[in-house]
Amino acid sequence: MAPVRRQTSERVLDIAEALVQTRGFNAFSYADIARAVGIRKASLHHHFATKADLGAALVARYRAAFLDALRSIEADTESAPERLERYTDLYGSVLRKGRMCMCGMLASDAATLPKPMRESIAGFFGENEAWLARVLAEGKKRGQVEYEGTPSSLAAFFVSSLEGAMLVARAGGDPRPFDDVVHHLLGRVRAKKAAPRRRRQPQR
Amino acid sequence: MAPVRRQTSERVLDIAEALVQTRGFNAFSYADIARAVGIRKASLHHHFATKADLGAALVARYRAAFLDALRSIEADTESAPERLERYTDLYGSVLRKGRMCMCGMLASDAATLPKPMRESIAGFFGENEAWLARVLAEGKKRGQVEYEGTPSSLAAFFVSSLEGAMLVARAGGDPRPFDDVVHHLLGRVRAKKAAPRRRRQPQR
DNA sequence: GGCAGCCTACCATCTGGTAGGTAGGGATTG
DNA sequence: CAATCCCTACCTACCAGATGGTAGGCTGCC
Repeated sequence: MAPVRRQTSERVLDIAEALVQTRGFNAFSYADIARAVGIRKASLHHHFATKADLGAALVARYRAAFLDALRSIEADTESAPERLERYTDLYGSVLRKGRMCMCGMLASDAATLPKPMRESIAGFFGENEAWLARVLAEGKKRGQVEYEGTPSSLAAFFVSSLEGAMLVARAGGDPRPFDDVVHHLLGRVRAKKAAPRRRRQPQR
Repeated sequence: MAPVRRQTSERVLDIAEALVQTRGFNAFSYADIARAVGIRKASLHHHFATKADLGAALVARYRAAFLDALRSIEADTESAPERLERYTDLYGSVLRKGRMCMCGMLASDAATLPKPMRESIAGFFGENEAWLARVLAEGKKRGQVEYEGTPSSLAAFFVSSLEGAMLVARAGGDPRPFDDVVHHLLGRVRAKKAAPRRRRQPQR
């Protein structure tokens, strides 16, 4: 039969990704995935020989998808504030699905993961910070945003705060605090001289 | 008679705490603890009947110790900026031990934990935010700190950013980015009119 | 004598992983 | 054209080791 339905290995990755994002790498098993996909455990090993292989594929795909999303943001708008807001939306939409950023989740499991995975996770954060740093530097040059300190340290600040906000918001079971953090973060770089975007957000 | 050696159950908690902070709740076993303490696995169940019980005791002790530390900070200084810096030091010293905040780590495992633990973890974050909010409100009243937005939303921002900074710093294996985040965070509330505080400013 | 604190021995269940086999489709070859 | 071959994708059956947890017994102190 022609491959009418999604490639099995893609479905495996989809399910594994959801499991990592909600439970963590050490809190799901091949049996869990097999059940969800509808094949036997042994067949999983045909697609991903070991759990480490599965993990590596998972991170690689996630990184690529994230980079795509970043490119798409840059293509859509040249406004730094808008780019930053779109960036925070990336995190927000994950949180609204009841999930944690996959690499944030894996970061907490890092000590138990094989080295290739750890390096790829660090790579994810590096890419994110590099992208943000570029957006921040460009935005400053154009007078779209204002801030003190280096673009790269502020970029790291963004990533850390967003990851932490997801973590804490999930622990409380309430996504609203996340939006507060986003608000503080974006307010931090808003150019004051520009149009009077007074936008005093309702403080709930 | 003074107990010559630490109570076994305290040693168990110490070791379990370190394991949670470095590996997560699902990545260590009773066997790991037993080996480290030097007793048999079955004896552990004498102190903590189930792993859930151990987890609950762990969080309870951690919360209490943290509250003690906060009280101690308030007793030591009345300066809001100093209090905030001392607060960030609490996190920094954990990170320098190669550990993650225990409740941050547990937050990522939350979906797999028994409800009492989850609630206690949320309680930890609530207490932290409440303390910070109080310090921030008081500090503003005294003109020691300046900021926009409500104290409680800024408090949540502090907690989120610090937790995230630990998470990301640990993933990269380098604690320096954490200090950057602390710097940004403290800079955000520094009163501009007040005397020039000579804090470290190297931007690495 | 009771009990805290420890022990040995054992349990069912789950873990990631392996061995070896079957079904079917597409290409290669006589 | 058909027979063969190979490969992908799946299967059943199994494995050793780890998991959290239990049953029941010993010892030494108040």
